[in-house]
Amino acid sequence: MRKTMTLAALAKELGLSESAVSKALNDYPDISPATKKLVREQAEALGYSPNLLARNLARKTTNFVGIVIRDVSSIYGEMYKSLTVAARHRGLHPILYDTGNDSGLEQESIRNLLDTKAMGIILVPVAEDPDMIRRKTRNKVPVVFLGSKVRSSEVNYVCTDTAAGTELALRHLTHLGHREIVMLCDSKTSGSRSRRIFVYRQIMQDLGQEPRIFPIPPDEPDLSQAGYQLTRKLLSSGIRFTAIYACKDMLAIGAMGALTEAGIRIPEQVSVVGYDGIDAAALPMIRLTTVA
Amino acid sequence: MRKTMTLAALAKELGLSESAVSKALNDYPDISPATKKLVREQAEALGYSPNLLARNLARKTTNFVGIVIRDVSSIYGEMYKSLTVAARHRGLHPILYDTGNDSGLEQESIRNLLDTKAMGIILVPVAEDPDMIRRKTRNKVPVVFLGSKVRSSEVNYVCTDTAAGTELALRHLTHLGHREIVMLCDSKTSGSRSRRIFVYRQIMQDLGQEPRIFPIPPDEPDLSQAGYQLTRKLLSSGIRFTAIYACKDMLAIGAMGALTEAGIRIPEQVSVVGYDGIDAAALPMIRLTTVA
DNA sequence: ATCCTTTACTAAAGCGCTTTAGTAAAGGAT
DNA sequence: ATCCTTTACTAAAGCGCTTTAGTAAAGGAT
Repeated sequence: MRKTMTLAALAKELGLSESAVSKALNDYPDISPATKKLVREQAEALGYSPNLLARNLARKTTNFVGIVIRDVSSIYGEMYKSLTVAARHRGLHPILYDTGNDSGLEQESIRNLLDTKAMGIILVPVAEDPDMIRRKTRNKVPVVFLGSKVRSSEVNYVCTDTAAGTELALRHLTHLGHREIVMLCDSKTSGSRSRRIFVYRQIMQDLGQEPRIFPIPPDEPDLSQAGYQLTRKLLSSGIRFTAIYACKDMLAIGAMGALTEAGIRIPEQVSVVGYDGIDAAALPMIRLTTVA
Repeated sequence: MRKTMTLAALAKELGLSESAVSKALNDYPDISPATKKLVREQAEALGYSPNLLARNLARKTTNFVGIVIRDVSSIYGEMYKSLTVAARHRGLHPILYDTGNDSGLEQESIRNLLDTKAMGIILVPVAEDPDMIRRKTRNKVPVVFLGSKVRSSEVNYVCTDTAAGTELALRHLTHLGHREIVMLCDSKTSGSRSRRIFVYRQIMQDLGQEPRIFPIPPDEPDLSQAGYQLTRKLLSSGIRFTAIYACKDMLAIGAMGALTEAGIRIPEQVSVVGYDGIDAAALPMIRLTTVA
């Protein structure tokens, strides 16, 4: 392992003071252009690059922004990619944490971001408990919740308008002439879930139809598997339906699998609409209609 | 924003020296158990947690390990998840970089890892150019290449045995009785690609069959789309085949899409085997046979 | 009673930067 | 010729920790 170059070594090499070199590299106005040029060339030549631990400690700020999500292989993994692009444009440096739906890991991730002096945190929480998070961060750093509406007024969040999205999905189906629409949704109650259910019930009522809501079993972590099982049960239950609205694309993909396996053609015999707009929904084998 | 607690403030609070507090928190043997207990309780109570920038600077090591991949929504995103688990078990702290297949970003990521004093880098390179990477890192940090065999002897790498994997996939097909097998592969030449082709040719020769190799168009970034288009062309070309070996699952999924669309049943009429074992391959709608 | 250990601390230096205050030399104004 | 600015630096302190060397007090050995 080679020794790394430091500011002090570079300064010595140049016969300048450390402060002059530091200022030159940071483009301070009280350094002559000639000196700046010299310093930069020498830095480049010797492969000097500032130690960010020291720089950030001295400056008392960093450009780190934490992105804490539950699973990189989900819609949030795709959002992470867009976020990094946006962050970079603002000179910020995103640090990703995948909590794998483990709230212990989530805690640890937040703690770590605080300790590395991140300037902000974007969080897709495992459990929707903004107060716990606030207690953890102790207001030392701004936090933005992603993906779910947060009740607490003290907290910022960004989420999709699930009511509007659900309406979009269902209207699409009714315009196609569907009336017997079943809904596949999450098991755990949340604001988003109840808004979806509300809209669904409303529309079913307008159609004069019985609402049919199927929540996934709470112990099934694999969403596509859950959608698959749920749809199989649905098929054997004898309930009549011509369309499925799934609250998540992965649920819809599972449903499609079960339907196809049962010899039911999509969309000729049964229509399926998902929600999220994940990459997998667009796959040639799938081509799911979804709300992105 | 609240002021953060420092070691100095905690020491003052306790009436101890900073060094004593530091040692207590780091479990040095020359601090009495009673003092350690006191310090820890007070730290907990005041919400003290060491500034990692300062700690790492003082210790001259970190526990960071960089993981630089090309796309989180790929097999490497899934590997990242396993890697984080393994890293955490060893007290290491993984930092992910998604380069989005941009070699400029790759450079920047490596530079950044060096500047934050990462202890090691695991890299899925955009371009297979180990020497450039070595020049960049200047031997200051160990690098392990992931996913491809690296020719340079100075470099460590971890990859799958593509020859064995290809043989596995093809033997599976021949055991099922297939003889007219086509191969879908990457466009850019690489060691892995030529090893696959070598094995495929060998086996085709043993079968007394003409090898049929279809590389994807080099300008198509979406693999599943590439597989889809390739298979459509294949179908309209009139070439007879009963099985497809795709070098990547995404390619295979695209192929399945084209076959299904053409009314060809899988696996009754045509078999498809992929390679990678990505999550999407196991989806209910897909259920692709693959080499994981 | 004296000397040597051991115990449990503290003091001080250092990690590699940044930033504020200070300053010699040069340049302008009168 | 003198005084005031401006220019282009340097010195020194500080960011929040860790670690090495030093030390007073207590405990043991003889």
